[in-house]
Amino acid sequence: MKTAATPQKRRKILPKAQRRQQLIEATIACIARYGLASTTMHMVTREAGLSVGIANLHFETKENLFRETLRYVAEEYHKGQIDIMRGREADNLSDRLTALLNFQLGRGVTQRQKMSVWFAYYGEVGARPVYQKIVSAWDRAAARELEFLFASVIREGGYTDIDPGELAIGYAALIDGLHLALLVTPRELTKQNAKKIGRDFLRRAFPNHI
Amino acid sequence: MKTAATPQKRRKILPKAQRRQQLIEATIACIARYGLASTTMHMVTREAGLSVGIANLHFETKENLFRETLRYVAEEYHKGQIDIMRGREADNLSDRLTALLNFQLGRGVTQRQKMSVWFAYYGEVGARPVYQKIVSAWDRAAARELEFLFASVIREGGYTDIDPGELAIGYAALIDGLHLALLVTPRELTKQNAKKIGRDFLRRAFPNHI
DNA sequence: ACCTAGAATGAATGATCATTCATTCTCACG
DNA sequence: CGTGAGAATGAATGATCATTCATTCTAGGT
Repeated sequence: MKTAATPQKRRKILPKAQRRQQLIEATIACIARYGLASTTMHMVTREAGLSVGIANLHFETKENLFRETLRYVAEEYHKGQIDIMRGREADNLSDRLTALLNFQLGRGVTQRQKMSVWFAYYGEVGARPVYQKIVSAWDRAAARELEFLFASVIREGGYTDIDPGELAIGYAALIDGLHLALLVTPRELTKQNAKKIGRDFLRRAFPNHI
Repeated sequence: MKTAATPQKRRKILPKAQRRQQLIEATIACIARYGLASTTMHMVTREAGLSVGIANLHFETKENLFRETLRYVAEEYHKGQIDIMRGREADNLSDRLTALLNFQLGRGVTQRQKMSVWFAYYGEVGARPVYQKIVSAWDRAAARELEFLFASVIREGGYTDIDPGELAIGYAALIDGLHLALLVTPRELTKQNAKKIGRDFLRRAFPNHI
């Protein structure tokens, strides 16, 4: 006899790529909710509405799944940044700076979920060389692009005494720090305020542009 | 028959407080080396040169030990900062700013080990309310002190158009971000450079002081 | 020198979890 | 329609780990 309430979930077959994506998203949700340390394969597969074995089928090991999840999150964030900095949309440098700030502290990126995941991995970077490699590769790429953008701004504005590379590291650090503050002490800092702080940083460096 | 090489480690009895400290330090070392996720009680007690049961004797549970370790690290960092900002040593405001920066990016604090631990916990903050409480309590205390210091500098320098609270959040975020960069991409950033970047931030805000 | 409170030990226990794989089920293709 | 390639399942397995506690040992008090 079947229990009436059970809604008979029919087994669905989907292409590999789609399942992988689904599992990565479930992993993000679990890490945000339970932390990197206590996220289990059962949690991830339950979150995805699938069976335990599926994870092994598509990712071999937990380690692989976690690594691919980091790759996904890192790529999403840094690619978004880089696209804006290359400036297909805004030719105007001031607008490009503003767009970058809006992206970095805007809806998509600073969702608590994403931030949690981001810093969960940062926390393990000291212990796992693989994570370090993934993150630092993207970091370097974004840093180079930012330095290039700042160099253009410096040239256009005729600013003296500013090293674009150093300013880029400083700005990137500020944004990371603001993300951290939004995560750890959300009561003390709104996204609006974080944006204003980022904008003030840029204004002090590039007063003619912001 | 005894193996000749075994050096007969004699059991030593010490006061509770001392053993607790010893275990906390071993925990720091293990978290830095292996990460928060994969640090086990066996690792910690072996690192301390003691038996497994000792951890239960002094801390009841692993959770307790980890919580106390976070308390210790957070206190060490924030108390150091606050002491400098209150300025028992330097009455001069410029010197106090410089001393603060030197402390924040100096030997003690930015040792890889300590940074690793710091961010390992940050990574779990999203999932563990207890960690969030510990960290955010200290963060708030330090933020208030920094705001007060900046307000004094603003008054003394006659700077206009600067909100000390916002600048304090920005500066704290910058320092956190620099720590992160030192941890994740040490190749791209020396401590010297990080200090210069912090100093430039202060100089742009307080040109008459730095 | 002896005694004992309680500090320290570590083998044993039970819980949790990643991973496996025999079996079931789907659907694209003939 | 049938069929088989391979996608999906989940009970079973074995490994790892936190925690327990009966026992051993130490050192300060007498």
